[in-house]
Amino acid sequence: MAEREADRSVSQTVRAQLALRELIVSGGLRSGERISELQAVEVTGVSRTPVRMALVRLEEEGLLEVIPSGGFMVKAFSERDILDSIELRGTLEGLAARFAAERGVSSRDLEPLKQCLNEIDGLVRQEPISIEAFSSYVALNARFHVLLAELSRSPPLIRQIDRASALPFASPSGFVMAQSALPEARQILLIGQDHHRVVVDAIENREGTRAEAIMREHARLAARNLRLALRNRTHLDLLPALALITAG
Amino acid sequence: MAEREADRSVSQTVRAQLALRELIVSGGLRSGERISELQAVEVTGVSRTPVRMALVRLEEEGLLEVIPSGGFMVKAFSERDILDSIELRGTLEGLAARFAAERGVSSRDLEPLKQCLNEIDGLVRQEPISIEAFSSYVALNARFHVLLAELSRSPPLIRQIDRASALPFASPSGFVMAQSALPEARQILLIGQDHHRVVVDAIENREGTRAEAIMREHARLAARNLRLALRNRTHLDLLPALALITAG
DNA sequence: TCGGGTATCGATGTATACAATCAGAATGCA
DNA sequence: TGCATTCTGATTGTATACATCGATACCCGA
Repeated sequence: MAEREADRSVSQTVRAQLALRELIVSGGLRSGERISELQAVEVTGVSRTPVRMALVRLEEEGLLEVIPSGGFMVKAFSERDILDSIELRGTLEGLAARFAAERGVSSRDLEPLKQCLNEIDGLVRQEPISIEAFSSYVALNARFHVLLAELSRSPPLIRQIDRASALPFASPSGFVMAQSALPEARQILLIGQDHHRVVVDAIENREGTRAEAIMREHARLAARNLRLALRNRTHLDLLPALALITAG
Repeated sequence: MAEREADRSVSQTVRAQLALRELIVSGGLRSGERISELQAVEVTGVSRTPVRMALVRLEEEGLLEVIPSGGFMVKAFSERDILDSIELRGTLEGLAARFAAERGVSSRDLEPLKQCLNEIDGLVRQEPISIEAFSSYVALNARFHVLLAELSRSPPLIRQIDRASALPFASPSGFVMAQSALPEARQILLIGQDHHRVVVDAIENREGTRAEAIMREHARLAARNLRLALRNRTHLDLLPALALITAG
């Protein structure tokens, strides 16, 4: 009840959407659990109308599901669903990389990506990676992927990638769990960095096919890692584990 | 004002969504034109709340765009946007075909697809294709693509394909225009049928890579045809032309 | 005791009233 | 005459009241 009066600049609807997404993604609600409007009103502190708008948006976003009889529930994902989502994202990013390479980008356009790579390099150099460094990595990695998508200069594709990434990039609290499930995180991060570097190189040299291939490979690796992590902890709640994708 | 009391079974929100989508897609509103809530209320006959819900859904669907200062406008698409969307859809469908092939589908699962092919064959056999036959073709073709997506058995992918197809398959009135822009429609339809047949064959024989490749090729052909059609009629309104994709 | 029907309660879907904000026009001043 | 400012009108954003629908629990009869 503290930050109730904060930030009049954003609409109530947006605030409600952010609050509810945070709640869902952080695991505050279980998969399949019903979320009542009244509950949402209490959580967000805004009235039913904007809450309703937020719920509709979250449904379209893929985090919620409509209950035929009325209302919304947190969408439940199977392990297969998540693995497919990773491959899906990889396929879309592959297309983005191809577009970027074939349409020709100036080296000035690639600068932000390279800078991103350098920053990640600095983090990954540490021997046992700290939780904080891993956290930074997740953010930087997400930025790299966003920048790559934008390099395609294709609004429809960017939009679609954004959609496909909604879940993977959502969880800020889940990654700790994912990391703890994966002691050899650093090794994986290093391989991921290699992929990133290859993509940038391929785009710079206008090799569309190679750029596409490496992004798909990148995703396949992430899927493999997630599969391994899940095998170790069979009852791991899947939603937080999604964050692992970001380490792929 | 006649069908105001019809069909109590579907919610006002859904009815409003359908009515507004029809309005947009049929070209009743120009690209970039603002759509006021009051206007939407008059068109749909329901009150502002469900209209608002419908507008939010249509925005998430990609047909509308939020105006920063408030309200919605019909999203404007460039020619490039549309061509990219076609390739995007082809890429996703390629993945779906690969999944279907690699996960192994029974020949019973392929039955509906084959039946769909046969029905299309019947239509395409006519020498000059009538408007009615072309109309049926568009519907059948859409069904084929939906069936193919479902064959992947991957809800996230199906959802994404559905999204990517929202525009292409939307326009029932635009295809006439598209067809008139393309006298050699029959030839294109025949090639498309060939592609369809090859995909089904590849899936049946578990050739994932081949299945994927042909769907991408299928989309590339559609893009090429659209590009040609647009070159002939430079001032063609783009939204109706989207329907041409269905003929690809 | 068990099954069916009904009644009550709660939640959602819808409508509308109110408030805040934005755009545009008109007016005043330089 | 041109520009800035203010005022007004309309439109959106929000809140809340009302209606409707579904679920659950209870009661009655067999």
